[in-house]
Amino acid sequence: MKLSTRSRYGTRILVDLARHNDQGPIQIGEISKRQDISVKYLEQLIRPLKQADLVTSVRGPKGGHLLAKNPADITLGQIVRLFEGQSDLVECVSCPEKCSMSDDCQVRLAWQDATRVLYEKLDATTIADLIQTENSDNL
Amino acid sequence: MKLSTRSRYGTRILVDLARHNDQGPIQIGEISKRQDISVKYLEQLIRPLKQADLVTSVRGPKGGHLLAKNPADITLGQIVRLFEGQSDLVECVSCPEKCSMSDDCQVRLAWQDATRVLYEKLDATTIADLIQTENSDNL
DNA sequence: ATATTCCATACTTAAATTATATAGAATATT
DNA sequence: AATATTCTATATAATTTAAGTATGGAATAT
Repeated sequence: MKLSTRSRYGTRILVDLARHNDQGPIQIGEISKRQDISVKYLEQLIRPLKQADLVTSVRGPKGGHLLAKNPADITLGQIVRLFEGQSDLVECVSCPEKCSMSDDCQVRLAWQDATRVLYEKLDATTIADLIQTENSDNL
Repeated sequence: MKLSTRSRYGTRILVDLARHNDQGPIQIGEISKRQDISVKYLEQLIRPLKQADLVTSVRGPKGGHLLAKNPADITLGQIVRLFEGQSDLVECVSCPEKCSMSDDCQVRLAWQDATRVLYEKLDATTIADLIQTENSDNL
């Protein structure tokens, strides 16, 4: 039960953008260097972030990427839901028809509760929380 | 971020044993039929349950498996920790040396918190909770 | 016009999960 | 003692998913 690296990298991208929020468009190349993620993989990860309206971009020379929202308005829950295809811990939670025993299954309800609790926590944590006490001077 | 089927099946095995707790040793073949899990896979899943002292077994004809504890003393947290190799949502939580940026990383602490909250919930749910309201007659 | 940058899709590789197969050890019953 | 039954252990195959790379394209500031 591991978080995908997409969710982790996605979060790091947003934290990186938040830290440099006042410096105009940030180029993927810069993020790549700072976060040690390949340019091509970054491009792939930024796309969903744009589609979810968490990031905007400017094309052409001097272009780059910017946060589309206040860091305090972006939660880990949003990010994780975006990158984990099906966000429930167990498939039968949202797709009971996938399991022949779902109808009267207490176990299923337990997984559902656990999923809920987890996302409540993630929803309560914002990007702003993550940049607050961190020293912003490592690049 | 899906729970492995091992954890799910492991839980179902224990629920099945708990339901038939008063019927002497339960054979793997019976569990297989009721839970629709192959005998061979079941054998593989029961081993760790035995090693963790959640299940005991009796060999030979008329042998089978029994819960080693009261259903109220077996939590989902125990089961999930047993079957998910590394139980943290993100590797760097327990192995900071795996990430060059761990030292001063707020994000890591956020994943740690989320992991904690999730397992607190799982630890608060027992097998007894799962068999209570479920009708026990769907053999 | 062109260099720079973001955009989109297809493909490859690697790893983990899931499941099966084979062989062996213990024991109740006869 | 023989044997059928059941659990035990390891190896291996198949499948799926995740992770990452490569190629080519579109937009735009200079």
